[in-house]
Amino acid sequence: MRIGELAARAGVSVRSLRYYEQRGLLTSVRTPSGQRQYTEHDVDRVRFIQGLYAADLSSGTIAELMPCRDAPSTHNSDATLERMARERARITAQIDELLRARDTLDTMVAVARAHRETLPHPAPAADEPAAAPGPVRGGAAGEPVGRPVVGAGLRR
Amino acid sequence: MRIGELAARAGVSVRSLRYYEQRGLLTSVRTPSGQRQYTEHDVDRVRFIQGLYAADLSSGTIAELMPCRDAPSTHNSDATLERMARERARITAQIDELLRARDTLDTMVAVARAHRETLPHPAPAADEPAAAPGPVRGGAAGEPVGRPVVGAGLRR
DNA sequence: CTAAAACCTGACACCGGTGTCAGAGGCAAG
DNA sequence: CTTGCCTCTGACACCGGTGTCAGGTTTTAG
Repeated sequence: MRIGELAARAGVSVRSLRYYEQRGLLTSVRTPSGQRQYTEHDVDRVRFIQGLYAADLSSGTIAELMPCRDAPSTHNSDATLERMARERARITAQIDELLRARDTLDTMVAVARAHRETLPHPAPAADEPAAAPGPVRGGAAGEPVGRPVVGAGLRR
Repeated sequence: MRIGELAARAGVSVRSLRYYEQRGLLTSVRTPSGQRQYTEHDVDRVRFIQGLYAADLSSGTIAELMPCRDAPSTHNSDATLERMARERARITAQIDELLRARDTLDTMVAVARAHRETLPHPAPAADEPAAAPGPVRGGAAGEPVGRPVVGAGLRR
């Protein structure tokens, strides 16, 4: 398939695919006229790349890890294993930070809600039908925030 | 205290503090000569800001949330509450992506380890004293990766 | 008083992944 | 052949938080 189709299949932009190739994350066979030709296999590969990008791995790091994915038997140097371990630690630390930030937000929401109950009519906000002031209701948008206040921890 | 001390106390650079002020996240009282003057309170405030930065909230979003932290009783508009809910959802989604990426890394590590056992001497790597090939050894760096293979889930 | 250290403002650079534009060439359908 | 879409390369812009430098003022220690 050509680059446009791969982009659509993998859910990325054409620009990104060319960039991945330039960075050595992705290779392509060229037709005589110079157009890139991809296989089904490359769809998975691009998704794999995206998954690591989502975890903030740099293109360089991903490039180092790719051969280990493609041919585990020939590429698993100590350096690469150690890089994986380091990235893993970084990811875990980041998860912790995200959990803390989420708890912070939850606390702020809970406080704001409490104030709404205390002062029922500071700004009625012509928006939703005012959500029964009695029992605390679910979130206004997205996940049900509930009333986690502080100990939300590893929930979900 | 002056800006240098605040920076040291909060663990950020002086440059960042000036930037926060420029973005409206932080205010300062100025001495007659123009030097910024901070209070103990500001240490917590900067740490709060850092916590949200760590979760990839933009300075604009943080700026919108700050008054809600400082004076919950007067600032808790529907728009702000909704923004909090949206950020919360984003954070949760990001946590999921990190967890997936971490599992991916774990799987790769496990596969690489398996290959090491299968082929004990493919490339002795003149690096470390070859780490007893028998029982699987702990991680070379960082968290003990163990052998999670696939179902690592919410372990931490 | 003097010298060092800290502070001030303003400006420019960087990073990395992506968007976007320009100009040229390829390819399939009418 | 022509038309329209896709692709090619190369280049520049952007974003946001931070580093860093320059040139000048303030504070503090000796």
